Amino acid sequence: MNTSRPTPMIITSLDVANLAGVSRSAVSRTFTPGASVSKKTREKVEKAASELGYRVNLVARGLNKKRTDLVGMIASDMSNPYRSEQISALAKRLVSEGFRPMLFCIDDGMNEEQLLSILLNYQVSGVVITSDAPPVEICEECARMHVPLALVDRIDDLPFVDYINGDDRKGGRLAAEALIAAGRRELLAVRPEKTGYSGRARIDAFIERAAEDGISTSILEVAASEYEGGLEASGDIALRRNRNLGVFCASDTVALGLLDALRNRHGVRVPEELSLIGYDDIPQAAWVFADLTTIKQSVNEFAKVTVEMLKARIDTPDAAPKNQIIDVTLIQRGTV
Amino acid sequence: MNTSRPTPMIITSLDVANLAGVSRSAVSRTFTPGASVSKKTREKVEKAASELGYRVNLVARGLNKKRTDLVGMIASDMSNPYRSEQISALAKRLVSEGFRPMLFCIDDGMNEEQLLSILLNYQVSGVVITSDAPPVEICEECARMHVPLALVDRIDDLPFVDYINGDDRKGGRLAAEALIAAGRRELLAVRPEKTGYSGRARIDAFIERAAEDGISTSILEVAASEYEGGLEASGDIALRRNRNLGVFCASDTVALGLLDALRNRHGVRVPEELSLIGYDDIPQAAWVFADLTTIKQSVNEFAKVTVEMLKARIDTPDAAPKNQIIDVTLIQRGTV
DNA sequence: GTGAAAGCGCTAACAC
DNA sequence: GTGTTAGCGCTTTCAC
Repeated sequence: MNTSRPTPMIITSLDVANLAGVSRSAVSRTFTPGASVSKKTREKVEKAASELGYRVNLVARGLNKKRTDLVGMIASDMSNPYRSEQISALAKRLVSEGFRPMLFCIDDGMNEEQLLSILLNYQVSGVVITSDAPPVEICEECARMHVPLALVDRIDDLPFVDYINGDDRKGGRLAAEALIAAGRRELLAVRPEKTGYSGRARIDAFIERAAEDGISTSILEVAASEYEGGLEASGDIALRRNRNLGVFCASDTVALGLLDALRNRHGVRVPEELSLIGYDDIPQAAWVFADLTTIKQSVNEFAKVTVEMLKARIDTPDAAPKNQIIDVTLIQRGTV
Repeated sequence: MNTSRPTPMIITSLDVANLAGVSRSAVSRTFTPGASVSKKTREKVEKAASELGYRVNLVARGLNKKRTDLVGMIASDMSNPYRSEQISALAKRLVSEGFRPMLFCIDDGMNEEQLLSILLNYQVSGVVITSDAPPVEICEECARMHVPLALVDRIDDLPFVDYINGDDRKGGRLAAEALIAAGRRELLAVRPEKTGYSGRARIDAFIERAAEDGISTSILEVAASEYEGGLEASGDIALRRNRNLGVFCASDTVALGLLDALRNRHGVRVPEELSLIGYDDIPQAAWVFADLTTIKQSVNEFAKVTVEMLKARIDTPDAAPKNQIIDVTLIQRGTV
């Protein structure tokens, strides 16, 4: 095996121009999507370029255009399967639309200020935040610097910021309807303390819909989040097993924790003794042990719409903020 | 709400220099970690910079240095919780060490050539691949372009490429030992068709260790991967419920599919009728319904070592390729 | 349609 | 320690 390392010469547009017998501008034009070059020149340039193994230097281009194709993705909580699928879908979509996602996972100990500088210093084309609690300073700074910003799963009303949300209202109502249709007459929503905007909106809609049928709903607040939150709720709920209860968790991870503990710790039979419905339709909801009825949001739809909005805002930065809603559907399984 | 958008003037180092009454170099030096500036100058510059709201333009810096702090992360399969945690840990570590991860999720339909150009065109400082099947062309091209490359969970022997692996051999042996210690005398490994390098290494070691005790091991090959692969294996394995079987899955997702189907479809009692051990210690392995005994690899340790190797290679690009091994431990739960 | 020239904002010699 | 000068590789007027 040859272990010597010749320094690789950097091939610039000038090299290509010389070989092709044209100017640097001609080379630049051939590699700029909408530019006007004669077919003949283009061919000469492309031939020379591939001969030399030329690649456009995107950093130089970025410096010149004062904008790169980089898009900052600020995410939290990749341990929630729904979130990680969302990130993955978004990243794929961004790449396929010509952007490059820079990933920042918000850590509890993470310095937001620092994160912000990083983003802005890279002349990103835009920023997408899929974090339950996006630091407001970041949003404001993006607005100030004219960096297009899209917020997923969150509502505020900052100017020049776009929002993409699942139809939380419909989702919450669907959940209530499913439970009522199953004959449940006492409804309960489990809500972890740290529940974000979306979760609250879902639960509010859930309560609203139940009230329309004259059914009252109580909220069980738990300290822990996600699966552990469900575990925590299970004791209280097991006590009410004979009360014709319909339970709603605004996240599948919570629902799964609850369901798991209910069945395997407290011996509660679901759906015989009570009904349970979750939200997100994560893969685990379809697992045999769970077979959880839930509300599905399409991560691909989310990704598609998010990138569309980003592009739109890049084209017309001063457009009014948009607020897109993604449809949700009921996935009927065995727990309701 | 004010909706007018004054174009934000770009503040350059020259502006700062003028205000501070120094040269651009002085400004540059103040913002370059290891540079030599007098305390007095530094203070003047910092004052002027913060007054103006100056930020170093990393794109310009990148053009000049012929290197950005961008690091390409090529990932596949974020649907596996272990992978997504790995990505998240790596991203956090990269950021905290001064790098910016660009995320590329490999899709089945993804154009590798395109991906590669993207990476190289951005003058990345390095590339980390955590994909079971990293496209060889990408590795080769990185080597050719002198871009530091770290491969996680994979072994090859490309020059100038670093490898980071869990101790698959130890893991496989630990699994066998646990099963044998539980009194199992017939061992079986479930192996999805698409099993990557690590999975194979684990199973090989598992077989090797069993053989040392004179115990023979069979392999059950399944077509599906992950959870579905486990589901698929469950029928065959349920048939052998009374054979004192010890089963090993080289991934928790597979083990969980198997366990779930065994208990909830075939009524097999685990660990009474057979023992089962998984690999990775994903969060779901600790869920009540599963309580899966498994082999743990620390994603944080992985991330730490990976970034260290990357930095080392950036400093000394021509060093011999390294191969780091991350320790693994047995997590004893209820299925063995 | 094409080329020449002038930067984008920064860092890296090199003198002082 | 500091300023001057000369680029990094590209795009983009602006003439032609």
